[in-house]
Amino acid sequence: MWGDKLSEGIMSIKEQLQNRFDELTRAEKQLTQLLLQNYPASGLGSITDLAKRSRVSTPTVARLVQKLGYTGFPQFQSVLRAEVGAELSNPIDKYNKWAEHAPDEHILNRFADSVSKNVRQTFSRLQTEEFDEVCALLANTDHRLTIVGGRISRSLADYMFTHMQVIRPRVTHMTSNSNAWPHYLLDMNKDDILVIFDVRRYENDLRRLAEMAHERGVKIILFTDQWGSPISKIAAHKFSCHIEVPSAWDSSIVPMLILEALIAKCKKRIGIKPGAGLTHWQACLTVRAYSESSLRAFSG
Amino acid sequence: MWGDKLSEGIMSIKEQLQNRFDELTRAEKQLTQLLLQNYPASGLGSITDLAKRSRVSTPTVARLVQKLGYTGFPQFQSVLRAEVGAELSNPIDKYNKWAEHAPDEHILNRFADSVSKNVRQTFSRLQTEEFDEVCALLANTDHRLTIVGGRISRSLADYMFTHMQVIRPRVTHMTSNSNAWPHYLLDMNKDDILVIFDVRRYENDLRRLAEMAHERGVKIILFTDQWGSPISKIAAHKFSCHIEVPSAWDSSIVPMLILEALIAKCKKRIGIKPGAGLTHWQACLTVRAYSESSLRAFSG
DNA sequence: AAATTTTTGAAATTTAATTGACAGCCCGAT
DNA sequence: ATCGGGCTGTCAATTAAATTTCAAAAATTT
Repeated sequence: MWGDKLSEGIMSIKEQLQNRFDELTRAEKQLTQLLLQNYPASGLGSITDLAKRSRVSTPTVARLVQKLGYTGFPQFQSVLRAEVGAELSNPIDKYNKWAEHAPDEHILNRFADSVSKNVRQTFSRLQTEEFDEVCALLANTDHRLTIVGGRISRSLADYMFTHMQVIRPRVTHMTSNSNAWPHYLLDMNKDDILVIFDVRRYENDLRRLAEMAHERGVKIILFTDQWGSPISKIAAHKFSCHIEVPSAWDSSIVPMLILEALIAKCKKRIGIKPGAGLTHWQACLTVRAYSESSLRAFSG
Repeated sequence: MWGDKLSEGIMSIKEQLQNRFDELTRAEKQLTQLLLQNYPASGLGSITDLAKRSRVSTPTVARLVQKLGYTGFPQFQSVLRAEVGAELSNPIDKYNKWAEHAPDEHILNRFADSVSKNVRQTFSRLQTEEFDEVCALLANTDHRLTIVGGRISRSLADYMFTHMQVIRPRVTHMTSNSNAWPHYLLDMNKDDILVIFDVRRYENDLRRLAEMAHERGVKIILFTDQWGSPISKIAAHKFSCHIEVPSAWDSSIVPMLILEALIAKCKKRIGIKPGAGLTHWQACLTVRAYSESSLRAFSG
């Protein structure tokens, strides 16, 4: 638009904050976020209160508003009040959209809608007891833990592996190359846990893997879609996720959400367990330190 | 009636003023009229200012609000602010339990709440124009596309790779092992696109990679968190995702949501492009058919 | 019309908010 | 590893705001 600087005069404070967000410092961003979160009411109190709620110091608040071009907090506030007057007089219900500046039909809004719906539908049928049981299983380091996914869901398996590896020992990610699977299988028994990600289109290799593991007494935890992969029948525990989005394929958001919640709870369980010396993740961090910075040689 | 005092709690200040207008004194009526005239903005300034504008003294204002039952002007004002907040703020699923059978404090519900909040905050600041531009870039097969992630976000990079690979040619996933990066870099130029996933804690290797790529004129698309990785400065496009959840680390849900939407739109763009013979993904599917069923030999 | 009660605003007091100066801290660079 | 620059918070001084006090003015009653 013509005249970014000129139009600042007619730009709402909200827009100013959004546009200039990038050039703000950490504390200022923190503050800005709180301001935008419940705008404009959150900015109408005292500067002290605002600072306290956003966990920054009062001078930071004063400095921010000066950066925006106001002479001080009082002037900033009076502009805000003026906006309240203007805002309330034209009550558009723009708050039903996720992305305010986009039309309802924009794919971002449609996607967010679908995901929200998926989460609600999935969670309404989710048994928290089962969730807690699975959590207990995963946190029990007596069991070895193997993770495997399909073509698409491999990334989820990878994500789970990356996290579980840090919070507990004896975790394996079976690669998507099914040639190597028999090797792993031979070694599994009833003390093993196998986490499978299998959403449509269900893969035969995964089904066979599950069957064979089941015969060996391996406990199977399954992440699947609402229709249920054929593995459902033999899985010890199952999460059925709604995965439909306005797209040619399926969404991995809901499984990932459950996964993150699981990992979070597991970590909490294992974290408080009295350990001798280094916890597992501390050891991991130590190892990581050595593997950093290989680019330095190249760039220098 | 038993209602008067009790119902004052749920009555808006405006209603209170209107109902009790008759029992007020001259100066108080004068004040009240000014308040109602531009309600509630007119009540959000200082008591001095309010008094001055309605031509009464400050004690008169103080006395009026006490008459209404408030301990003083500040309390009165905070109630007024709360009204502004309620009026303007987003009513979407505020007190919406996600998992019906679980208590509010169950981690599943807390997680779903956080994620919902994250999505809303992220999307409210997301420029759809930028989203569309990025989409156009990704769908333009004249550019080569390279994807890279950090330790945790590697899975996201992998997810993106898996999908992009199907809908367009010339896609590469740079592994997390930064030793191999210089090799890729040497070959990049201004016709390249580099997608980087970098959330806290920002990794130095990634930053250096970005800087070096930038010097070569490579366009960088960055997925980062709300605070912004140092790469933000040199990125051609950036998605800032809110990633905080009740957990020791961060959520990948929002980046993945944006990612999925991007992929969906890209696919649509490329899908309708008139192609000669096989589209890219049809070719991919054909190749896959050969690689299936390696377990069959083992199980049979 | 005088006395009394009520209301009102000026001034003083108390309380809180705002700003400016300084020092520690974190981050990136050398 | 050390150094410098910018960011951030603590503290103190200043300023503004809110409340209380009190006396004058208005309204009401006798």
